[in-house]
Amino acid sequence: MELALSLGDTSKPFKFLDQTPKISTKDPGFCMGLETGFTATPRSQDKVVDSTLQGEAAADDTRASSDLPVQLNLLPFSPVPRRRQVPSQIPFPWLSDNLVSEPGSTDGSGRGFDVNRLSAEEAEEGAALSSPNSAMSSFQMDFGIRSSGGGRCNKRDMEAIEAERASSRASDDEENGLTRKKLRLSKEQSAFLEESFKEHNTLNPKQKLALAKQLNLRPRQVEVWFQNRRARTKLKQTEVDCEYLKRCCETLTEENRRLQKELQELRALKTSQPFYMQLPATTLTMCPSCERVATTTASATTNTNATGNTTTSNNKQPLATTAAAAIIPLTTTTSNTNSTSLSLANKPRLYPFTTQVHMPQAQAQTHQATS
DNA sequence: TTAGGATGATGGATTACTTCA
DNA sequence: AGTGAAGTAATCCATCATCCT
Repeated sequence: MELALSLGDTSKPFKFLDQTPKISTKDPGFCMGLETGFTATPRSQDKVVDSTLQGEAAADDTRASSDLPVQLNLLPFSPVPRRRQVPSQIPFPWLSDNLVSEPGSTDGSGRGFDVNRLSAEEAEEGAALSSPNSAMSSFQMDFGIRSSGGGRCNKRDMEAIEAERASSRASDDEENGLTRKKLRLSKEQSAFLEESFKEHNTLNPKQKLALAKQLNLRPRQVEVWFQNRRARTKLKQTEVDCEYLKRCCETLTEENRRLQKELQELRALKTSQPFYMQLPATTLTMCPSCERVATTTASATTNTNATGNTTTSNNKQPLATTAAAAIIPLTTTTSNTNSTSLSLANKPRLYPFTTQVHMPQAQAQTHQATS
């Protein structure tokens, strides 16, 4: 049987796939023997074995060997990046490795195994149902029933499959008494996945397959890893955003408090100095070009120079400044003391510059005295 | 021994697309 | 040819389960 597997034709191939040597799993720490004729020599290629998964992996191994006669139809991969992935058209790099390019192994049994690869249930590439305990039934169903159908499964078939899988899964659980074993990715695998996540936080099927092959993982595992990674990245970003908004809220609250206090002072000032009421009406307006608030009176126009001092056409007057970083509503007039529209407490708007409120000299002096 | 965080895995919901009547 | 229903696959999301410190 001749297999052609092209994994490099991704829309945006991973650069590091070429740069990074294939994850070597010859680390003896990961290799274990099996009871039935296992040759402790690691295979020439990669076989990651998580020692915690020995039992399950052994089951997978026998499973794979018993499933060898299954004929796979390795057709060219669909160029469609998503949807309509017919299971029988998907290449299975781990199977091709196991079944073809395994010069050291004469048969399917008694060899080193990869818990992540030999479970062929994931061969349908993302079709879920990846419970470790259901691998065998899934394999049989996927390649027996589905491929023999040669087309779409009708609803009744699918229901039958699901029922079969469910019962098989349950019976597996009962027979084996196994709880779900959890794979822990090695540091190398995690780092590799992280690298790829930096490049693409989503994967197209080819990239997924390439990564899976590179890492000796099932495509489904790569897919799940990316899903979890996306979810947890999003969660972290949400936390950061939340923290930022909280700080903004605190800042605004503080600003609001300060402006309220300042407003009270101004009001107190007005009531304690009734003569002020006789001054010409002073209107706070905003210069549209420099966005500064300035006062205008009937008699004089005030300007603010670079040093913050106010000049008028008549004389130089001290400037009463507020440290407020808020824009005072443009329609506010200080002469309208009773119905002032200084409603800064409601929605202060923060701006990156300091607004300067121009006051008449007398009021400015009083303000300086009080502050 | 236990608690809690990290993380792999699962199942349901949603969405986009294809096929078919 | 146009259209709606049904099927399929990818993804998101919430949650669970296991492992490890």
